[in-house]
Amino acid sequence: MTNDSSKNTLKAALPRGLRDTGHSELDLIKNITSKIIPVYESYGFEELSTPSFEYTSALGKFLPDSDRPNAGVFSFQDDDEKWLSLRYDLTSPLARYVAENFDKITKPYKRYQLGNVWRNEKPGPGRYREFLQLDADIIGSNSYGVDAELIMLSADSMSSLGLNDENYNIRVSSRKLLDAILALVSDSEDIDEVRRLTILRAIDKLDRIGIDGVQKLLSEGRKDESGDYTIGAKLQKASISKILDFISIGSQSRDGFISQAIELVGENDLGQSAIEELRSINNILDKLSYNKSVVFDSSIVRGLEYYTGVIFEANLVSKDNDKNLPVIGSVGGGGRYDKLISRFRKDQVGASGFSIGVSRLCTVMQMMDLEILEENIGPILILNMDKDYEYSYYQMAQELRAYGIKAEVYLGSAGMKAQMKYADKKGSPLVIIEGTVEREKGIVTIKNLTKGKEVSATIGSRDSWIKNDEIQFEVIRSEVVKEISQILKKDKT
RNA sequence: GCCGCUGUAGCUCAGCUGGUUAGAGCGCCUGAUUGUGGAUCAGGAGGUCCUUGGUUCGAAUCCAAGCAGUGGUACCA
Repeated sequence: MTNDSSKNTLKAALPRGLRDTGHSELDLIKNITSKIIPVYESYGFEELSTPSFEYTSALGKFLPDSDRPNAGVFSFQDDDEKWLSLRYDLTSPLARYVAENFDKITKPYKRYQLGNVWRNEKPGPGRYREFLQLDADIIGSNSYGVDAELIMLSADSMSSLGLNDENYNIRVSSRKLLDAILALVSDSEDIDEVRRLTILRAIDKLDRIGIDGVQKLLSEGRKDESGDYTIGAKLQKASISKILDFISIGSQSRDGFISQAIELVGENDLGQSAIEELRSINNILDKLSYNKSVVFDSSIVRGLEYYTGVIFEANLVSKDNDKNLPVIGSVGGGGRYDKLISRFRKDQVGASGFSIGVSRLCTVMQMMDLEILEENIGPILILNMDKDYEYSYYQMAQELRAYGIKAEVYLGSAGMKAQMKYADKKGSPLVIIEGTVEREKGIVTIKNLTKGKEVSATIGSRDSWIKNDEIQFEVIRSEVVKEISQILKKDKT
């Protein structure tokens, strides 16, 4: 019979691309957001929360059709047959919210939002179908100051995590500038929307496939390592070299970028206005001493469609990479999206925003092995030695907690050895022992597990651990809290 | 979505061209040490060999499909 019942057991499993998050990553997330959010608030951003799903039509132009009802988004039908979708970013719900409450909102509206988003795409390492984003957006202003502010905000956010110029950079470009270059190209040939996207995608891939690869994608096409062939934009030679000239400005000092871009853009109006914006932003950044951390970079493209002006990306870079190229990748990005709210309203509303991929940022910071985020210390464990005096253990725990020190009493009556193992696994720094021996003397024994671990490699016999009075010592019962808080303070430094 | 690779103990993996009771390291449990975690020593538990079907006297091994992970590519509002 036991065999039969095991057959009927449900297999415990999570769907593809989803995962559970354990306490150590949750601690890290808490740690990171508790540093970035105050930065947002210091700039005057207010928090907003919106539901996890909405009408599909409100989220974007992707209405599920019968062939592919879930392409990219998770969708389902309500009982009135209307399509609903889980949000795939925090920007579209914001656009809906602003449009719906337009007259109540004080503009420019500065909002931040922390929340999960869902994407129905192929998952990969560090790419999940559910992940946490932290967004800051400013709605209702066309001023370049908005973009400058968001760039500074993103730089300040990275700094708040203890990262410096060598660990991160913000790379800035302009969609308008890209369009100006394309406009110059289209003087000699027809650039329709399909071709435009092909060109933008090609530029976006510079990091991965290099300038040769981009060139191939701008001309006939490119065969990749897997044998797949991607059809190119089939541009004329002169057009290709114009675009390649722009790309090869590359990532560099903001002044250098501007002076080179001016030459390429010439008299083009769109280009002139793009340069004017970048110049104004540069001015502010200069005056406020944002130097090495913010660069202008002609290969930044960011997603597609939706952006209309300044665009930027935050990257963490590896220390041993002197070229300052991002080897680890983008942890956030943003830009101006002036047309998004016009889906809901006739008039155009200026908007610009910045989004941090929190889960991504966590993994990347862990990969970089930055000793910026302090490790979480476990609770102090009070051993459960004597049932008759259990209350005394709870008293000690209460005293410690009142001092803001994490403490727990061992639950149950396992042997001392098992209790010590429990303390070890929970990451307890200290253990408090109050058995009959101690109680009769009015003392407790404190064992320092952290110290013990340090010297464990060099110590042979068991007796010498216990006799080492740095590892284990006695304290008068009434001095426990004072003593422990001192040890914790000392161990921290 | 397309192409490739991988899937064996809790973890990392070994298992030659099909052939007896499927192995190692780490971890886990027990004891040496009934009031002491981490070192050392001795012992022990633990496996639908991803799933389903096929080929075969015989499959962890070969074949097919599915699932999951991974690399590349496409897409990413």
